[in-house]
Formats: sequence, structure tokens, C-alpha cells
Amino acid sequence: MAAGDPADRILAVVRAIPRGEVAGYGEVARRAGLPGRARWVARLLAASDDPALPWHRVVRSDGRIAFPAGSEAWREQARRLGADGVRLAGGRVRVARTEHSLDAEVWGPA
DNA sequence: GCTGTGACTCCTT
DNA sequence: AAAGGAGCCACAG
Repeated sequence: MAAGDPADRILAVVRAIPRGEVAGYGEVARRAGLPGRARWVARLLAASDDPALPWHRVVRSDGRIAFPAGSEAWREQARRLGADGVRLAGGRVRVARTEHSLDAEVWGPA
């Protein structure tokens, strides 16, 4: 069965992103149990022909769209995000920082 | 089978 | 805060 295919797991994680929210490439890869394969996630999204795949909800770790700013693909993703209710500030997705730092994970909040 | 490339990420200046 | 460089993995030539 193809249930163990890492590619399928990655696509499943992308489909699981709720409307109005975004996730980073690395975050998606980690959720799929494949840490460090952020680039693979990007390649999968490009290779996937599933129109129902919410690829536009996947952004870089900075909260920025991965396409060159101003490009057609960039505007397409920005448009879809806006349709999802995601606010864009200066080409940057309104994300609460880059998730959290490792120090905060280990040491906890001051 | 080695080299180059990219919808990435992290650390150091 | 912004810029540069190294590390990373899958795929095409």
C-alpha cells in the first residue's frame, strides 16, 4: 500500500492546513515525519497536479511567499491567501514570528 | 555516476 | 535588520 509513501504523507499534511492559516515548508516536512526535507515539499507541490491541494498555504519559514516577489506565481498565491482570509503585510504573511525559538522550547518563557 | 539546480533553512557577519 | 555562506535532499542532464 502507498500509505507509507512519504510523499503522500507530505501532501496529506498540506491538505490538513486549515483555511486561513499557513505552514512553513520545514514545518510541513517535520509534521510528515521528514525533518530537513523542506525542499522536497516544494518540489512535491510543484509536481502535484491536484487542483484541490492548498499549496498556497505553504510559505517559507520567514512567512514570505517562496516565489520571486511580483512574479505571476507570487501574485497567484497572494490572491489565494487573501481569499482564505490571510492578511499580507509587505509581501509577508501575518504570522506570529517564525513559530518559536528552541530556547523557549527547552528553557520555557522567562 | 558526477555536476548543477532549486516553491528551503540555519548560522554567522 | 539585512546580507552572505554553508548544509541539506531529490531530480535532470
